[in-house]
Amino acid sequence: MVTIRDVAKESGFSSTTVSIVLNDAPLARYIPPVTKKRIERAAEKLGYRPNQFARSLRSKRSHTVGVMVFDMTDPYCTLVLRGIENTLYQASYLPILTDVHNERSRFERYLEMLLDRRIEGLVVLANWLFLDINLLADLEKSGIPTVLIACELKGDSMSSVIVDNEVGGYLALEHLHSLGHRKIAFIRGPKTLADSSPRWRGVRRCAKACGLELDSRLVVDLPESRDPLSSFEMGQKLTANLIRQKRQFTALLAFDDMTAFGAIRGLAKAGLRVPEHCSVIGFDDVAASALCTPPLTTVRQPMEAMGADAVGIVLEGINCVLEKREVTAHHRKVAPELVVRESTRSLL
Amino acid sequence: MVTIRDVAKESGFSSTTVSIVLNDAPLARYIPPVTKKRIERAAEKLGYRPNQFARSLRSKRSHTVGVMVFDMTDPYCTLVLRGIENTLYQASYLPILTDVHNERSRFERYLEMLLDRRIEGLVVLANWLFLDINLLADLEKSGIPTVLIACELKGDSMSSVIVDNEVGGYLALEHLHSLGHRKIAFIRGPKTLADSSPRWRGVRRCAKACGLELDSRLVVDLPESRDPLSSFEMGQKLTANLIRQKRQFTALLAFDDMTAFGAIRGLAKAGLRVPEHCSVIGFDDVAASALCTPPLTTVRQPMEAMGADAVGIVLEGINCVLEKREVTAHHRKVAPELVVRESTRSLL
DNA sequence: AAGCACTATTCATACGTTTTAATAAACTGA
DNA sequence: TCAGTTTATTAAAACGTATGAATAGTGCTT
Repeated sequence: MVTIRDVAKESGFSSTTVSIVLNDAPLARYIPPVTKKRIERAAEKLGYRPNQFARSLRSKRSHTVGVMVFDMTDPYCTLVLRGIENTLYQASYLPILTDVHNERSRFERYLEMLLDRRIEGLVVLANWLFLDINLLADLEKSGIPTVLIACELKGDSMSSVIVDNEVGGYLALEHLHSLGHRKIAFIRGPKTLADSSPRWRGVRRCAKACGLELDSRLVVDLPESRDPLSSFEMGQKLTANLIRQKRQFTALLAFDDMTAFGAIRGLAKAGLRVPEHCSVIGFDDVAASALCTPPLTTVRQPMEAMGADAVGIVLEGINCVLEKREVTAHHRKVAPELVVRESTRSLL
Repeated sequence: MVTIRDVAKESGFSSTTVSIVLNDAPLARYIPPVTKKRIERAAEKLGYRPNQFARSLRSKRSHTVGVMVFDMTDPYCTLVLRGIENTLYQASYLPILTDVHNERSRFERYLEMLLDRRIEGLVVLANWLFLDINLLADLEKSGIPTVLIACELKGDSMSSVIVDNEVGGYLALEHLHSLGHRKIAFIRGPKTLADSSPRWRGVRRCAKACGLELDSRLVVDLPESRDPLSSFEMGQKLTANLIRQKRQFTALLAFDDMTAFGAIRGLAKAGLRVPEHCSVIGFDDVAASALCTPPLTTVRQPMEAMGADAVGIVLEGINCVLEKREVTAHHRKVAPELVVRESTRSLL
């Protein structure tokens, strides 16, 4: 391995000068172009690459950001990760990816490993369960700029980026109502999930605005679970139950796309076609939604933008830390967007 | 930050002894339990965590593996990444995730960054294009154990893990044939993709074995593209073309699941239902395949296992390097598995 | 009693950077 | 001409760890 000293020797200057030139440090303005050229040429010739370990040891910087996902297999992750990766890339940071598998022990272990690596920032994609406040205590005092995606934690130490669930819920019902649907079934999210209640609040708000009465016998809840696939299975099962009870409904509003996929399957098993016999609307707009047939009408979370946004906040936090300014938490709530495809149809 | 010297002071021993004890170095066997206890207690009390930068600088080890993906948004990635992550976790390695976006410049830049970080191994998920031999030259001479997933590169320097495409193609056609299908349309992969030809070879081998004649007018090719979504769109378009030409077929064998989704959409647009009017089989078994309705019959690549396998090879390579043994390349070809769901049906 | 092996511990150094403080030369203006 | 500033360069220290070589004590053998 060629070190800075080799470059020094080759160029005929001291390693100090080499360092100054190659990093374009403040002192570099006193160094004449000739010298710079010579040093740069020497470095080039030897193929010098600074040792990041030494550099980090000195500067206490890792140029690394931790990314913690609660379950990679959740299709929600993909685009968010893309947004994260892309924004980090622009800023020359590298992400360390960890997948917690929804296990507390794994969360703790990974958090420790990330802190040991001196990550400069952390993005947590907490789309699933058990975000325990005291687990984050270590983080708080570590002073590492942290952003939670899809999970709000009011307070001034941790930032968050979430979709406006209430608006989303409103949008979804509004769409069904505008198509003429009046008998609508609802599969709500698990009570323990933070997204569930605002989404439902939006639905109720819309119902009130439209003068629509919600039939509580057509409202069911997903159970708590730590497996993203379970919302598919539960969506199917709950839909089957709904049908078995012979309560009529012409449309179904699902908690998320996975649930909607399950619902569609449940309907199909009962011989009901989407959208001919029943309209179905989801939430999220995961990749599969556009791929299946009929493609799913849904409320899109701008996932890539959310990932990018989160990284933006983290990077700003890092700058604050570097300049010893106060790090202030941001709580961003982004607007969802109705995406009308073919799983919903007009009754009019 | 508390350093090893603080622990030394607190415990009353030298930092050398502390290091020896805390790392359980060879010399630790000469150190009496009492001393160990005292040192461990001191470390505990102070909350000592070794500085990884310093450690890495000394040991020249990063405990980090690079993961390079050609396009995160390809649903193929998800499970492979899960397999990679999980196996690395067991071995206490951390992955740095990079997404090349199918861009050469990005590949080069990321590769440089990874090498600068002194990754100890590299896993490349090369499910897409442009694997240029000379791009990998840097890698070759870097001596970093590298495994390619989904792309074979014969030679003794780089390992690979791929699915047995020929067997997969065979399996797919065999399934359709066994259901009584004789008029079968084929959407083959892009010629430039390494998977395409062996998969087709398997199909032909099966056709020969079954005495089935392939109608070349029912065989079309996906064009080359660097966007995973394009196989969906092309699948749809090519299927529409096939239908427009009024060539009868009762089943369609798609290059991969994305293509199959496109084909299903194309059929639906023409008023044809799957599997009632036409059976469709895919390849890969991405997550969406089990989620859509009807669920897709497909040939599964054991993606999670492949990711795990790849990491296994990398870890072995790392050990070889550490022990200065020769690193030998492994070329693993894993068996695919037919997954029968509901997009195919019997004509008998 | 000398020689040796084993036990217990430490000193000093190296890993490769970056930066502070210092040195020295060259220029400035009065 | 001298004090003061600007320009050009470097020696030395520090970041925190791990380790080879060294020190010294203990017990055993001959």
